[in-house]
Amino acid sequence: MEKKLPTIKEIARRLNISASTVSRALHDHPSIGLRTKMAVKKLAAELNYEPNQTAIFFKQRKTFTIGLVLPNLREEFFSAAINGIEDVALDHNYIVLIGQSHDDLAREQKLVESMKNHRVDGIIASISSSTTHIEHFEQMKNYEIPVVFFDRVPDAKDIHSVSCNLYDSSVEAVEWLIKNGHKRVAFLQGPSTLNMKNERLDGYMEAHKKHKLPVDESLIVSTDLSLEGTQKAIDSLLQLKKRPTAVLSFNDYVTLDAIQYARQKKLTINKDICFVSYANVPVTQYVEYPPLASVEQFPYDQGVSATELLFRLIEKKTSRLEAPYENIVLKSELIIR
Amino acid sequence: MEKKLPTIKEIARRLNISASTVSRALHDHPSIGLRTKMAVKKLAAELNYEPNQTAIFFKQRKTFTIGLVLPNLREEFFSAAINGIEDVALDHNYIVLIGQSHDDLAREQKLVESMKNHRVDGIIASISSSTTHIEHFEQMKNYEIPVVFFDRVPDAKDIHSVSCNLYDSSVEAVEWLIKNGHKRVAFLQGPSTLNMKNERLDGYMEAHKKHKLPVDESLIVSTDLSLEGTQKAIDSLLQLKKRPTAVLSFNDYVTLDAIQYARQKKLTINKDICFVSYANVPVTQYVEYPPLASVEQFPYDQGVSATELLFRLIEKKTSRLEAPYENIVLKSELIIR
DNA sequence: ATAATAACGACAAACGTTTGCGGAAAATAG
DNA sequence: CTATTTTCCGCAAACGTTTGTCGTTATTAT
Repeated sequence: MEKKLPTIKEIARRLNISASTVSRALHDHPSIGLRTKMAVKKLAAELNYEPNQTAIFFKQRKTFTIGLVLPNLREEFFSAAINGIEDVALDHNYIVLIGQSHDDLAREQKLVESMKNHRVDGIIASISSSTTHIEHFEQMKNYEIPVVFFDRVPDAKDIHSVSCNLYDSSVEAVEWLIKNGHKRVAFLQGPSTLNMKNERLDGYMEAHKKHKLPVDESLIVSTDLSLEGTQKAIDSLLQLKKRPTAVLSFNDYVTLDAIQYARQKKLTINKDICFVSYANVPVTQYVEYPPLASVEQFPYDQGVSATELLFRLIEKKTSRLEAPYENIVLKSELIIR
Repeated sequence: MEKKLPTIKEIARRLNISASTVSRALHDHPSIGLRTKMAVKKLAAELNYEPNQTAIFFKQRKTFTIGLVLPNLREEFFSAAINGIEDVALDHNYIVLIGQSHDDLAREQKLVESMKNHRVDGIIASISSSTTHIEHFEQMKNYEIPVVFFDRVPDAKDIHSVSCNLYDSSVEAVEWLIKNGHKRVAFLQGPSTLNMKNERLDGYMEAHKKHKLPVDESLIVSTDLSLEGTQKAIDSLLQLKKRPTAVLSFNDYVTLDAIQYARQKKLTINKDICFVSYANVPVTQYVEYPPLASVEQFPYDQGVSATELLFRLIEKKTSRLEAPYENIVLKSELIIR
């Protein structure tokens, strides 16, 4: 249990050479002779020398750390995304700082601030549902910390992002419902902050247009993602004279709440009303009445893609190159049960 | 978009005072006059000065970072635990480095190594199911990095840990089954590495003893937590001449797989066979046949408790006090549906 | 043998901050 | 008006590493 960790200086002192020589020897610098190089490495091994990374971080202005800010880890979508992020990070010998905003803007700001203080080399973020502006992220430009948004991408220009094309699969989802005889398809959307670029709704509209079906505005409702919010939204649909026979719903979690509530209201799922959703999270395998179909958004791939983009940006930064804003769009896929 | 971030030196240069004065002024050191203190703070604010944390980390030998190593984030148990950990960490102005072992010892070792290199101030860990030794954690003593295990605690002395008392609730769970008329209760345990201190089994045994019921060894089976492993275990129970009417099962995830499999085998859940489990994860609310009862292990509280313990250890370390090994045991609670 | 070149390694500065110590000016006491 | 204390601030070292520059010695060419 040694108290003092060995340093380069210590090795230098013992070998009666200078610290710079030790440093270069350990890095196989060509201007160090074989003899001294061997001696240094031997002693370093004996002493169990390990470089003090904090000193290196400080000197190199790099921490080999990326920050990850996301709404929560509860949703399997995000925990799957982390897998992709962590795998790529580890390949680059990076490690991941994590922070959950819990859909609270103030907390998100605090997290970004904290990550900046820790001098992360880059940030990957999926914004909270209460994020009305992204100044706290834009600030990072002042510190040359690149930011890549994924999945929940703010509606702004001059950002890097990775997301899924939900438009095409939304069209596909609604068309599938129409083909299965549904004439009145409701649309349950998320909170307005997450709808700035509302691909889901656009796809929903497009499918109606394509099939020359009228869009009934009263069939379009929204939830703040809370249980109560979802129940209220479903309620308003059930109170309509002409009820919908199908619902395209923001995501699987919301849908599970919606289905549970519809059952409480004595509706028979998939007969009186059926649900199609987004995310395709694995837990739906175990539930009694899962959504009939769900749009797979490939969270792992999104995570991988976002992290690879981030590393390209970090690379560009160190080589002082201009990096154009990249907005990568992955495709999604309607999975029918 | 300033290229150079302002430093203490810069402030000192502009004010024609020394860097040490600036540093002390910013820290409200008593030996700095009010006039210069004001001047420094004013300029610091104007320049938008922010201390370079990496320099401070380096100097202070502290990074205000804790490392968290756990098997995965998919299980809601762990993601709930993180909430507790993150909340306490944020209160202390700490931030969390995360790493998933995916139940792989080599990856766990790599993560611990990486966190050591990043000079985390402490580590919280829940070991992987393939962790046969904890040398990589014990090594941390050489670096004076305290380690607190939680939930999945290795069977070793000289460690700090936070876990749940599963013994009492296991007794309670089996007694509850017995009172409900079950005479043959099977026990589905986890991989042997996680059973070193097998409170679940001990409780199972004790309940049988208490009620003078014989223990049938063939009713005790185990799974490696994989779907196949679980199915194999259930199979072996179903092939018995005298089948069990109830199963006490390692955790909810395993149980969901088990129930699904039993249904495939045309068993009627809660009639032919019923399940009692551990973890009480929220998703079970949505499933068709959830376990009849589940032992709540309060992951959030475990996370809070582990983190508080860790901070006490970090505190002790800086004040160079001896810290006795603490093994905190929280109570669990059998939740009956 | 002498001069030019190459090979090797030392010196010192730098990254930004904190902190022990000492010293000058100002304030107070006698 | 001198002696003592207090107030305020600068100096310099330190944390461990990397890196540009320069000087020495050994090697080669002439």
